[in-house]
Amino acid sequence: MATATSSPYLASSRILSSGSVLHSDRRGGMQPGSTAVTTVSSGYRGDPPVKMVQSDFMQGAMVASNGGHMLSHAHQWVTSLPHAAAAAAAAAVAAAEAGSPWPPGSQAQEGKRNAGREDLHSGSALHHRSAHLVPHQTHPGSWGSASAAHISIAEGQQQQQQQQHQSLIYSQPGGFTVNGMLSSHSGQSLMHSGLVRGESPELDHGSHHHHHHHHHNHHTHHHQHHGVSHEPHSDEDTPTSDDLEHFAKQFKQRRIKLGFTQADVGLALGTLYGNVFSQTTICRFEALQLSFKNMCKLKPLLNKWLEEADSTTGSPTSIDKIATQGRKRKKRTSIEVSVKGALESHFLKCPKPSAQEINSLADSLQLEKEVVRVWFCNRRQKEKRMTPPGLPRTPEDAYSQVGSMGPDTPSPSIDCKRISKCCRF
DNA sequence: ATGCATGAGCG
DNA sequence: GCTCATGCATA
Repeated sequence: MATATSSPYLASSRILSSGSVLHSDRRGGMQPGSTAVTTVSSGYRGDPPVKMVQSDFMQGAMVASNGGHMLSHAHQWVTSLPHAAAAAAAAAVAAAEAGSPWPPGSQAQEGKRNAGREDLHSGSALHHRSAHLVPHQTHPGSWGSASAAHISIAEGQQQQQQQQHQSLIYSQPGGFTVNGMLSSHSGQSLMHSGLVRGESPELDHGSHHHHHHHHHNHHTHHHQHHGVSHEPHSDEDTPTSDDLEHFAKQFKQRRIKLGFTQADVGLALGTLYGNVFSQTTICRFEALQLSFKNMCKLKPLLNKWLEEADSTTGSPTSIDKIATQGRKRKKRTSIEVSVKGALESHFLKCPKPSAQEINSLADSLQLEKEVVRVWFCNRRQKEKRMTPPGLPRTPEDAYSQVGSMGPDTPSPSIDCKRISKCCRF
């Protein structure tokens, strides 16, 4: 009510900040240990009220009860730079295939020895340039690579992949020099590539566990008939998951060797092809945490970048950063561990709670409904990435990122399909 | 490297 | 509403 829930953020240019700068950020007056962490919620979209605190669902009740006031401050999702204008406008992307999301059966884990930071040898210098390029094309459809065992699980009912046709239209702007990075036009160039940050040049690992148990299932359909209009040369076919995996690894290695950060690459891609990507995306690509389709889409771009970068070895490479557009986002809500645990539990019981369930849950946890909804959405996505369709979910299977995630093991899971109302407490 | 978030496009 | 692709903000 009231409140204009709709006025999200237009952003664009607002510098003013008048008013309110207020307190630092979250938790201003709560006692430590208290449970809440949610940050301010002003009203961005649908829930204006302040929500705060709470510990587990049910909460003890007394704990919270602040009434709601805490930090008030109005809205402020951090504004970023006002100017910037339009950077990358394109963004359209529409893919077209739609065939199969991840290959059924996938599990790229087989080859994932150590994911995360994989090994990168440190220091080795044998990278040959040009070793990439269309290895061979197999049909897309298998992240898991070729092994094919076929264990269908079936009930997964994954029919997702509906749309996502976002395209692969990476057309080239037709103007930039070829190297997005070394173009050094004149204006800006912050070179910071090189030593800015090392990803992890060290090698460590020595431990990796890979178990193989692949399951594979049916493959989906995906036909790529080209012949449409162009498809000029060869190249670009749909890679197999194995290819992708390999490519990703190599990509990372070379990228690091060349001294580029993931962010650098993302920007360079924008300069080169008009599609800018963030560090996050590059990171996910390297870690194979994207959908099969998405991986396929990005591979060619990264491949090109690699070629370029590789040929310009030794150059200063400077890329500039384009100012980020100013968009206000709701501040990231930090969900407390206990609350997270509660959400997890529910997720295991029912990955797709109905709206009503979400509501109750939100209420119990004292979180905004949106937050809960989004949490589930993200959780499902994550689950999907980690356990491709149909996998009987082997917890350990998911790649373990050395040292990074820990408390996560998705437990096996039971799925309660059927939304309707499953269990409630 | 990841968690939470936004948004497009399809029901 | 969901899924999917992406990314800002963070840990």
